[in-house]
Amino acid sequence: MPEGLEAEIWRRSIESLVGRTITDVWLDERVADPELSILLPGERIDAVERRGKVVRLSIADRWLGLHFGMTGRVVVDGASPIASLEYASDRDRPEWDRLRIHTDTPGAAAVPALRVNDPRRLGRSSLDADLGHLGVDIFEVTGESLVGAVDGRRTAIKTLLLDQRAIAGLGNLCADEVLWWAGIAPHRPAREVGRSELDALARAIRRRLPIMLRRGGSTMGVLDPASRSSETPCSKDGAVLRRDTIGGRTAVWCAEHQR
DNA sequence: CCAAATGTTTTCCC
DNA sequence: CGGGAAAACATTTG
Repeated sequence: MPEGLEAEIWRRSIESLVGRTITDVWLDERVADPELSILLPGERIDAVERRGKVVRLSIADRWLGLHFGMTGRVVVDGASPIASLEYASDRDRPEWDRLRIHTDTPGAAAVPALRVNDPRRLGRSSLDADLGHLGVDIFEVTGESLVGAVDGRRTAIKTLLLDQRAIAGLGNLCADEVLWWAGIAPHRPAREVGRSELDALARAIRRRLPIMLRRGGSTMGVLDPASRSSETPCSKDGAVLRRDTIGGRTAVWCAEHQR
């Protein structure tokens, strides 16, 4: 589920916790830094920000970083900012909780202010993680920055888009989506994608991501999960969408208008 | 039973 | 060093 768009939705939701004081912390030591349970209680949540797919909370001049892997999700004050679109009811079993933070919320002490729920345990909750390797954020991409990200790389353009050091926040769904809008085939070597095409790609990122964000996240594009999982005609030209493995991930694309 | 799944990270190889 | 493929992580879903 979580790409940069989901992280942004959760960041906005977690923002409602700013100013509260943490009263209690429970965590799964396998995927959350045990130091958190010593450090956080008694401290105030000062700010929340997002970098690529990472959401981080400023607490006592330290950073609590949340990375969600493939199946992590966030519940704030008992409510899911992202309604479960793909999966049914039991996507939120308590035994999948990896981090629970209680705050001094008046009248709602029983419900954790923040829960990270992650069945597959591929996400991590960490302290002061170094995010220096991250490339330009998805909401700040320009044609110029894509030229810098490509930097002569031979790897497939889609693989480059998924490389968080090049662009921070794109995941498998959004990468396919923006390539579809820009009319660029995913397997093309990055260095062979021309400047005008990179500009088109930057435009697709700038225009489409805010729309998908407003609609609810990375599953709300033209290449939604339904059209990814079956033989679906391209909504632009009717050609049957192709599914290929590129860089170890499934790429869905239209060989008719993506060249 | 088998394959695939929205994400990294590491390892091995050319 | 660049890059690619594959495996590992862990669990659910179709």
